[in-house]
Amino acid sequence: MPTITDVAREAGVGIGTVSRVINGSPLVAEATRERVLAVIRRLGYQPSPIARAFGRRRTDKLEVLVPLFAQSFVLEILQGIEDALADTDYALIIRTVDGGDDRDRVFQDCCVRGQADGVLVVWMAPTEDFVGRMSAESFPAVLLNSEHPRLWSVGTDHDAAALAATMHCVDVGHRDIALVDRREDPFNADSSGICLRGYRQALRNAGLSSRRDYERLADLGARGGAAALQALLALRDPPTAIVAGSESQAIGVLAAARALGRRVPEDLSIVGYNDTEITRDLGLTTVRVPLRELGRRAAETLVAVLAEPAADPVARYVSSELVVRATCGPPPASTRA
Amino acid sequence: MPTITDVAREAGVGIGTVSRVINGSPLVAEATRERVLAVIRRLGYQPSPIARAFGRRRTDKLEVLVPLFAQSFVLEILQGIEDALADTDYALIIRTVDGGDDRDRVFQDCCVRGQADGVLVVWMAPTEDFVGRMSAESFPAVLLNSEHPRLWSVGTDHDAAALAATMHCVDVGHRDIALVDRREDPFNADSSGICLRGYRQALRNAGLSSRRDYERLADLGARGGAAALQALLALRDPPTAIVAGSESQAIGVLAAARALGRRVPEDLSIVGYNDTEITRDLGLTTVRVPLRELGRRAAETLVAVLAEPAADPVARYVSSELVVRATCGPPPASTRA
DNA sequence: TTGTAGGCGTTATCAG
DNA sequence: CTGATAACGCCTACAA
Repeated sequence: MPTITDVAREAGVGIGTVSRVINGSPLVAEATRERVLAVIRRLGYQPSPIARAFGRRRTDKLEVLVPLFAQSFVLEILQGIEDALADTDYALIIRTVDGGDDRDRVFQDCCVRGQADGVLVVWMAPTEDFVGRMSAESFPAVLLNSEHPRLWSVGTDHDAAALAATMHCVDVGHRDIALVDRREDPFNADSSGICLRGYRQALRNAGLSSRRDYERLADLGARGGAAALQALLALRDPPTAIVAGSESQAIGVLAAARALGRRVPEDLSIVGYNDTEITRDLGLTTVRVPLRELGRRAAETLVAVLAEPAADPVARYVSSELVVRATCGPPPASTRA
Repeated sequence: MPTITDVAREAGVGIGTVSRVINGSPLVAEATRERVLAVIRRLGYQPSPIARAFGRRRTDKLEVLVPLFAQSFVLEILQGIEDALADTDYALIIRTVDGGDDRDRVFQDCCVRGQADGVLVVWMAPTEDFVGRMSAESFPAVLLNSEHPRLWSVGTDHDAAALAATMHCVDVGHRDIALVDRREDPFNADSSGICLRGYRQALRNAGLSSRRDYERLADLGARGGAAALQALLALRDPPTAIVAGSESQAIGVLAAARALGRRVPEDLSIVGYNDTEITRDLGLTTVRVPLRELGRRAAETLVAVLAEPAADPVARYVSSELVVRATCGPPPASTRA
């Protein structure tokens, strides 16, 4: 492996000049630059990223913390992140988080001594300790789909999305609308649901009263959705429409409904949250959270903070849209007002 | 940020000693070690990973190249990789590949000048150029689910899996079995299918003749599967069972079958390839490729190569198993032998 | 416009 | 066992 010294010697210049050429400095005579570039090509020289990181005290790497429960979202978010990073030369160091203990460990270990220049936390509430460290060192950190007053964040407006989903049910005629919600912080069993506020607001807007037994907080995954639906249908006056707080739960609700002999949407309407290839193929009416856009915006934000570390953290939102497909229709005649 | 020098000064020792303590060298007196450790704790000292990488010419990082088309597999494979790496202190640098051009770019840019200590290529055929570079520098590289004579690899035995899937159809009574296959190299339209050999072998074993019009090479994704099924059902003598070469294609086949009014498995049987939460929820009879295990084995292999760079590359295989669920049953009576 | 020297934080190699 | 000291490859003054 040739080093900068080899290039300098070969080109008959000092290493400073080679360095300037590499880094596109204007302070090099055109003739010199070309001579150096020729040598670089001839020797197949490539600057060592590590030496470079060492010298200028930055790594051109960003850490990304992703929880594995967000399986179906992650890749699309990553695509967005890479979109935003395409013109930069940041690379990604990924740390996956595989459950509660792992989470603490990862939040503790990450971003140590200039491993990376910034960090992006995907879909997880950060630990307080982490927030402390980041803001103490004023280390650039952006949260994606979670929020903290001392850190930058890019999120979806869950309230607006849940409101839209619920209002859609109202609009097609439902009055008995239940919620199968996802926890805000999947690692914290005490956290409340993500859609609850928007759901309740929609009911209020429609002049409907909300019922506690229609508000289910279920585990992520199809299992959670299926179980919640069973409980709901076992009620004396079961709902005619379900708003799900996640894609996987919606899939579970849908599968369970069919397994129980309910036709969708004739007997039961379902609105999901989040849209993927699967939900599309299933014809699910759902809230489309623009995951790729979310990733892109978050990465852009991080890059901006990296470039201009001054300002105070800001929380930004990208808005979702309702994708109307085939799983939400008018309620059965017998239950209509 | 305290450096090793601060610690040395504070502890009244030389930096060499501190270095030895950090790296667990036995060549330190117990008393000295404890004094140094105390100072390290007091100062909250953490060695700089970059300086360290620079000094010892290794980074403790592994590059992982993942194609985005493998969306549903990736996270599970990553879990396996992290399983294997849990006791080591390797971190992962992820590079996602978003299509053909991107692929060449990534294979070209990756593993430059000791960015990482090794590389893991997930589910992609490497470029020849890449193979050349890796073996020229004898840089540790492991392919996961692809193969090359000059590199280490861990794969699934597609032949055996496809054979098992097809034999299962035979076993329950089918004679007209079609294949909706996935390309071997998704970036190369000319590559052949992944299941073709096993499929044909199974037919041979069963004394059935194979028909070209039953062998469809379809694009990945539900769309591809659906289109292929339509073509197959349009044949004069359509098959009674479908072996799909991927999970997403199987889902598409299933959805299309139902959309066309075929009951599954009464009218049409389907065996998928690969198993996820979704296929489980859909009750799909499928080949279970142990993705997590695959990731684990690949990472273990890489770590082993890293530790012992001597040996010649070897191709290893992990075997799949058939998960019998609800989409493959006996053929309709009219078609039975 | 260019070359030179110093520094970045470790590890590794020596004498002691 | 321990402490100096020389790399490691690049960047960034600073001087020319």
